[in-house]
Amino acid sequence: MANSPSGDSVTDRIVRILETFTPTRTVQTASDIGRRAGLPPSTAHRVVGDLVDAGLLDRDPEGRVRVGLRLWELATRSSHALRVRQAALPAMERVQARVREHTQLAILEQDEALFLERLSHPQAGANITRIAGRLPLHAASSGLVLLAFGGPELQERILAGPLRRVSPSTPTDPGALRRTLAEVRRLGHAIAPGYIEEVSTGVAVPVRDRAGRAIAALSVVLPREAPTAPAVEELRRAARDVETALAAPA
Amino acid sequence: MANSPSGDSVTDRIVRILETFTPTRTVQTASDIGRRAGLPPSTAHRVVGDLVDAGLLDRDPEGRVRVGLRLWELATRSSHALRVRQAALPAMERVQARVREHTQLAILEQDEALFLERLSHPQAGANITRIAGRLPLHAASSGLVLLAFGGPELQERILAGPLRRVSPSTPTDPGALRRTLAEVRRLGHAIAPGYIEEVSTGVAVPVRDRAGRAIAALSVVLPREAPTAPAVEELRRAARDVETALAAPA
DNA sequence: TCCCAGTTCCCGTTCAATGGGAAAACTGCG
DNA sequence: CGCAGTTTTCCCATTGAACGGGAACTGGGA
Repeated sequence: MANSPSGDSVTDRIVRILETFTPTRTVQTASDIGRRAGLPPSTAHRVVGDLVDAGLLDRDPEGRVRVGLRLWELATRSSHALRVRQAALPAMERVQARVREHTQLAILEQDEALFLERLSHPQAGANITRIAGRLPLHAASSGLVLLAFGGPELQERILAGPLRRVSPSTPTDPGALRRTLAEVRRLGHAIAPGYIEEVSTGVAVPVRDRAGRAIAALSVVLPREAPTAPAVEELRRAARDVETALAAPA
Repeated sequence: MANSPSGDSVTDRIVRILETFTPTRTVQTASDIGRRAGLPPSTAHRVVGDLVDAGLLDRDPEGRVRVGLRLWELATRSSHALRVRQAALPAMERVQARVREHTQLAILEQDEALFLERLSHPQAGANITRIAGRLPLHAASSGLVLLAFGGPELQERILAGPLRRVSPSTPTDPGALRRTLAEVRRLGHAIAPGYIEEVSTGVAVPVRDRAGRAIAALSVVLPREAPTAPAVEELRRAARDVETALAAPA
């Protein structure tokens, strides 16, 4: 727009500003935001002010800025994420109650696993997965099933790399990953020992559409050496329930 | 901006476009959006295209436009709504398991009750509350506790009206509402028979901060003539748990 | 008190955004 | 299949919302 050497659009700037908020940086000043979004101070203050006026950001009298509830509301009330999550929640609760571990729901978004829900279990171990957080497909059990039961173009794209290392157990060799995906397809589930945390094993099953493609992944996080078969069975049953719920008319 | 008789800002237009998506209108064409947002067809198509490019909207090859998952992700990952909901979910699950009814979590937003979570119960009755949906404060049990345990300026603002009627049972007389609020404060909970559905009673308790102000409301939806005391007790316990969880360092 | 960083506000400048309109594409109906 | 109406894409002259430097103000820390 006018008088800017950068040629950015307003829309792109808004997105850049929103991207400066993260799960661990939920409060910022306008100056912080401007620095992180690469905006001149005057512009940062002005645009943040506009977003506050529009309800997308929220600012308190001390100048602390947060993502606005109005944005959450608009983003959530009609979103596919809410629909999938609501379809899955009862089944996930049953899995969590029986397996007594963290239970997660992820979908494919921009070639990554995006987590829509995570039911914590108080006695279960730590896990870095967050709601509205992402992981590379190759680096987590959820991602493996989304990938293995995704389209061939997706698989080729991911296998073309780079396969970033998230932990010492992350598969980074395309050949090895290709074999892992074949095994996931054969078994109908993924086991990922130590992929995220050394002390844990991720177990995931796909939630599939009529064509057999994965539309979501259900997973639990077990202790590293725990038996996986009971969890797989619970997850399978849950995935069937979610598939049924998602196939029902709205 | 340039050449527009309307004088709208880009930000306001983006918000207007997002507002055209509702829980019952999750899919639209660009032309639909433009009509509803009051934009000329060319502009509608262009702005929707920009938002799709930015990930805020999502468009399929058939031109069906939805709210984008990227928007959901950015709005959710650092939002206060997620934080409150995550603090409350375990307690809500316990309420739901024991009371065996729909269980809800709401907060105050722009002088209305905004619902952050709603755990459905399969055998429970219908209820119109939606996640990321709103209700007037005076017209629901959740709203009553948010109002009764809110600030005096809030109460005066709401009591100044208009008190819109949502159902035949909605209190629309300021005097009566004032007395109801005093009763809610005295009791420490709200009972709202028939406020939303003739066949149901809403029961809500406040989740309070150190100063005693309501920061959220926990509620259940009971059959109209069901006893309320057991639910109140469960909700109270749950509210204490949520207060503890919210007071803990992140 | 001084210094520094953040914030607010002003204002000349300007280009991203605008929307009318034409053409192409699509859809639904007879 | 043809037709009418609608949607979508694309072009382009126009322009005012958006820009950001800079001055003044504010608040916090040493």
